[in-house]
Amino acid sequence: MSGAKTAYHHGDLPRTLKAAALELIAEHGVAGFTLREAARRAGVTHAAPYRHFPDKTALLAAIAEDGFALLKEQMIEAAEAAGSDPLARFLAQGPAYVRFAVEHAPYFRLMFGFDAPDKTKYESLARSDNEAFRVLVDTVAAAQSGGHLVKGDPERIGLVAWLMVHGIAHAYIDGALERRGIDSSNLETEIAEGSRLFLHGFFDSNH
Amino acid sequence: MSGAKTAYHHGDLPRTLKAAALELIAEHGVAGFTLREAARRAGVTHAAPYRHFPDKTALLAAIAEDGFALLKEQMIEAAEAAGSDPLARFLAQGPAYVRFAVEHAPYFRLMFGFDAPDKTKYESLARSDNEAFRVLVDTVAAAQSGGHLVKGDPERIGLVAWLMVHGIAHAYIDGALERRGIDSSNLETEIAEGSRLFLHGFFDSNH
DNA sequence: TCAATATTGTTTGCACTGTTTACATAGTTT
DNA sequence: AAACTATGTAAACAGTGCAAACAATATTGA
Repeated sequence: MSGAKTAYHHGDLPRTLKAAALELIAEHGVAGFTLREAARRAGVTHAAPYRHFPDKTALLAAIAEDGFALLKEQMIEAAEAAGSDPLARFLAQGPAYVRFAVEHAPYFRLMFGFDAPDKTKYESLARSDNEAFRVLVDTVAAAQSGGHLVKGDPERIGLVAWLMVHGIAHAYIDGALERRGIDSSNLETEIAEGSRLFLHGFFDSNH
Repeated sequence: MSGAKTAYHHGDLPRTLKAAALELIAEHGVAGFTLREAARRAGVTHAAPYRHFPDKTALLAAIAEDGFALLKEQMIEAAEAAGSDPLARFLAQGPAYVRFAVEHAPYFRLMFGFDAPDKTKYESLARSDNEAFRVLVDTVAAAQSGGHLVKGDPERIGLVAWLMVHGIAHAYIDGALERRGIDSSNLETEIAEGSRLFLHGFFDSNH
């Protein structure tokens, strides 16, 4: 493994291909992404990728897997940055999730899009998905122990919490929020306000 | 306009094409949908669709527009079926939304997928989107007048409510719920439980 | 050391796609 | 009936995912 690329061998084609694919997705969306163009950008013929990925979807699945690993990292970082209060740690993960979606939209599209690689067909992808979700569930459980959150199956509560921020992130990337006059510049404020409704509930009696 | 199809002219090709496209999307997803195959199913050459839609995306946009009209109908029906209590009417729309997503998944994918037609480029699509959303906002406003819901901009509250059910619907179609052990058969129960958390909030003090 | 072998890239070819162009047919209007 | 418009067909093009068969480079084991 020489590392340096020679005239013939590339060096680290898988990594280069994934990077090129991410660029293309950022530019043209998942649907507009093309294996041949990715190969072109990697400086290689259009058949070369097949030495490393069985087909186009497998490459996308590999990228999505990286995405989940990155998301997991960012969730952990967000919790740590929030200090030691369990509720604060939980609350910090909502904005962190949305921020991930916005800042790494190509990853997000690949991870959660309707035409994303089927997680039942790529088990290591499903595994890294679960690992990221586990971080949230653990945080929920910790906040429950602290007595700051409703009781109940932490997995279930985490799921519902995830659903809401996921909806926000999705609508945000989709442009649905901007179309409805939500300013993109004060994302933090929006999430905070949404979280308030979320935590206190929608009933009038609660406020 | 004879209505009956002759040897040459089809009769109502646009409608037939949209129906064929929906079938294909149900079978192979949006990414797997092909203009040529849709034309084939409609019994017409692959260039014929271009007499009615400028390109592939325009056909998809037209279908998505139908989808929003259908969603609007179902939201209205759900509210009416819930009787006259404003809160009950509001609560009924959550499950109605998720049910629409599940029962009309092809529409839903087209309406809200990442690679869905750009709503800023198809204004009549954006318009029918807004009309459906308006139904929800009006219901929120009515529930607020009844004093059963937190005060505040009904548009904002409706948006947050929409985000959550949207997250549920999305995760449901994506298979994320099934992967996490949520049984698909008791959808109603799941939504009800989610709504409870949603309405009462996540703080322990509320319950 | 150096031939055998496994990796990785290339070339060529295939069936398919979205889209355009020129043409043919059917309905409609005057 | 003639002119016109709407709607279909036929043929062609560049671009796609994928599959051989082939070529160049690395790695390995005697």
